[in-house]
Amino acid sequence: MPEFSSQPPTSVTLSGHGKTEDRAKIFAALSDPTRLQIVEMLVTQTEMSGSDIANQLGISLSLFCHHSKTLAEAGVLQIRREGQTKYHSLNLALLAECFASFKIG
Amino acid sequence: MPEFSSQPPTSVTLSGHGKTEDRAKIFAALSDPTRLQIVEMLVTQTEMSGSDIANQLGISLSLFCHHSKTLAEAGVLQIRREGQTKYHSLNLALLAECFASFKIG
DNA sequence: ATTTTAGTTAAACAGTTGTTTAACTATTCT
DNA sequence: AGAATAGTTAAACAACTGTTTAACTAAAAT
Repeated sequence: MPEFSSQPPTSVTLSGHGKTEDRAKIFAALSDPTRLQIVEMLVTQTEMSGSDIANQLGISLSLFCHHSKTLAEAGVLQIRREGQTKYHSLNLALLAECFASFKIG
Repeated sequence: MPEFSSQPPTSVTLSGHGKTEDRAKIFAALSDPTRLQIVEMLVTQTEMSGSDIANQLGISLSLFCHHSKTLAEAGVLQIRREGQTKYHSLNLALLAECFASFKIG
């Protein structure tokens, strides 16, 4: 099945329309063990560079970059640039909003 | 990459070890739009037969069965049998536990 | 100026996934 | 018994995914 949509997240919330597909995309971003490890690191370390994440995880920077794209496209990852270094942090508000749909109904 | 593990969930919680891979599997179960719709239906309708879910979603029973296997294997779906009918409900405790890892750290 | 460091990008490959179709079992209804 | 209902299973197929490797850009350090 063809995939059309892959715009980077301009608005960082999914409330309002709160589409099922957007939520599915967030869950898909969390569905890979390597990516979930990245996210779990950022829960405790709050902000990290790509190299630090790759080193601490024992993966190549190339592989991290690949995965970070998926996380960023889902809106899970926020990126701040400083010189040649990019600092990554979680969009906790989006995650909270995504998970909130399951509390009661 | 080969996949070895696919045991049905004997113990329904993931606390104790609470492995990243188990959580990744739960997120993978929620990562498909069709499966997420199934789950979202069960948030409000609490318990439904496979046929009812398939009908309400406009998918074949065969496709539902396929997806329900993925959800059940992740531990997300609980199944109760009554005659020829199978009633499906969510394992909300597991979902809550899975999402809890993101609150603070 | 040249060498690290930090990050991106693309090709290639095996493995997996979602969907359709069709054949099948077991239970319920008439 | 025969037909309908509820569910499972397997094959087939295209599309997608995760990983490795290698070539690349841009900023920082020497």
